[in-house]
Amino acid sequence: MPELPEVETTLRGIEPYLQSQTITDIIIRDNRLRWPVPESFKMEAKNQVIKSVKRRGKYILIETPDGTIILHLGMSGNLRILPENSTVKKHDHIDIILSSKHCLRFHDPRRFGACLWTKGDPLDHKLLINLGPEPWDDEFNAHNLHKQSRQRRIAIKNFIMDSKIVVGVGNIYASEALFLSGINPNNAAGKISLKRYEALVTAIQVILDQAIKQGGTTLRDFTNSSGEPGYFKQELSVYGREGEPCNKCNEPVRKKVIGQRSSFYCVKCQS
DNA sequence: AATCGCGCCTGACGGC
DNA sequence: TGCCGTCAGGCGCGAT
Repeated sequence: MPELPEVETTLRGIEPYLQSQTITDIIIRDNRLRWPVPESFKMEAKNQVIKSVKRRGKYILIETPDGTIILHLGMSGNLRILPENSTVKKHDHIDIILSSKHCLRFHDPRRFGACLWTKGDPLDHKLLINLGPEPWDDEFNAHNLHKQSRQRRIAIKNFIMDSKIVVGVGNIYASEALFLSGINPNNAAGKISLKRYEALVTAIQVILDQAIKQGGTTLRDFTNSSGEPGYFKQELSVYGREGEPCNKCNEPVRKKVIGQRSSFYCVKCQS
């Protein structure tokens, strides 16, 4: 399931193939993604030259002079670089054909992903304009988290998964970062001390950095742009390890649903 | 304003 | 073997 490290891994894989290429054609086999792929997309993006490829949160932005393609991988999406006319498999919904005769292929079994076209500054798009800071931005710091969380009773796990607070922290890395910083995921965000927020900010950055270095986490279906899995799964401390011993203290890892999402933690190491 | 919970969707898996 | 229920989960959105 693509979170920030998986999106970043994808971005790094596709960027060299996209830079300065002309989009010679677009094939939409199924427009039923999270939002219907807009009718205008094919005509507007065709013949555009790709200026840059960026990431904002979990969104991938392919910028051209006349507009930007906004991609989101949802739960099960991936992007691959393939020779054009490669064999089409089930759930290969969109091909963006490049002048190099490669194609960028969007594959997404669950269709929670998105492919949109926007003119003007993509950061002003409705989906992006309210996003919080990137995890490595100066603005993402303990002082701000502490200030933003006062009087809030929301569980800390849900708080750090809120994209208005910080982008890119999904279910897996939220559990991992809270373990690393020794914070119980159920704690009310508003009761957490400045000092603990300092540890949490660092933990989020460390976990995401490590996951990017490992090419992301593949639980089931994530692959990078070459079709290979990520290797961070073997470094997960708590996620998906219910009943297995905590690797710090041997206490069995617990699983609890918080905000309709499975959360994993150690009762001894996290308080 | 903050919080909660729904719904979108397919595939894997377990039980019978 | 096959059918069916459950779970997985990003995240916008409507309801409270």
